[in-house]
Amino acid sequence: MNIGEAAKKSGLPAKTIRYYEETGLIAPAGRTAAGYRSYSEADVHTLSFLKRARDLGFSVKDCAVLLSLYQDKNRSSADVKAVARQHIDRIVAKIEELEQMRSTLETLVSQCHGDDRPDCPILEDLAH
Amino acid sequence: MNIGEAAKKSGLPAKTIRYYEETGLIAPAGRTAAGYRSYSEADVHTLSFLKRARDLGFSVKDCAVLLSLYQDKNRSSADVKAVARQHIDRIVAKIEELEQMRSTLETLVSQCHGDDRPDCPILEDLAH
DNA sequence: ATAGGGTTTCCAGTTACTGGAAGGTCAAGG
DNA sequence: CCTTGACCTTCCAGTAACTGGAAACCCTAT
Repeated sequence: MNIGEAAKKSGLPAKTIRYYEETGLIAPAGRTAAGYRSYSEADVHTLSFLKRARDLGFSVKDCAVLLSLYQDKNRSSADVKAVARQHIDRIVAKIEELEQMRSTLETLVSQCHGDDRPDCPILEDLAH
Repeated sequence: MNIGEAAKKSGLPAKTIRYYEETGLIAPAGRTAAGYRSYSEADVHTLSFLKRARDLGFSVKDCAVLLSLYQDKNRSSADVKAVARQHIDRIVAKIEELEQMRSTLETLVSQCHGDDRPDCPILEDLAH
């Protein structure tokens, strides 16, 4: 099948599939006589795997690792788990950072009357 | 004062200050005879404002808006509040997205025995 | 033959810096 | 006066992961 169909089936934009190929995340696709990329169901499966992993927030580098573990029948599940754990840790840290921002911002916003007068606790906070 | 001292006082790296100047977020600094950038206390105040706004997660574009509101004595606090509210909304959306990922990942990780055997619910999830 | 859609490559833009190289400047010490 | 080390300058490249768009080729149906 052509890249458009592979894109539809995997959920990844065609542009992204080409990008993944160019950067070496996936092997170069086969080509038709006319030079069109050609994908098998197995290829689509791999692309869907990547789509799912990306949706879970794994970096492309993590995806490469996960993909190679997936394809390695002698893998240790501990290796997979370690990648996931680290990823969770990063997510949790990010959430905490965002919660902190949100909390501060909510306080400031609640203190700002938000009318046509210029005095504003938000700006006052930023200024000190 | 030179850029190094302005950097120390504002908390922004010198590289970042130059970058802000180059991209027009701040006005070009004055120069000494030798071509060194020269900063006043007022400049440092502006830089600190930006540092604080960035630490609260505002985009550089938002910072430009906030800065111009800050410098506009005829501003309406409603305008400031609107920028902050939108920013909070984006943060909240991001937190929800991350919480969703975290939740899914925690479930998968808890199901993975994490030893030297290859079977792994994490990979199985990604594969479907 | 032509119209439309799909495909190709390549280049540029996004966000907000950060690292590093090559070279000029300044103040202190000898 | 000279050197040394810390600053400063500009400029170029790289980061993460795409996304948009241009110019041109291909395929199918009417």
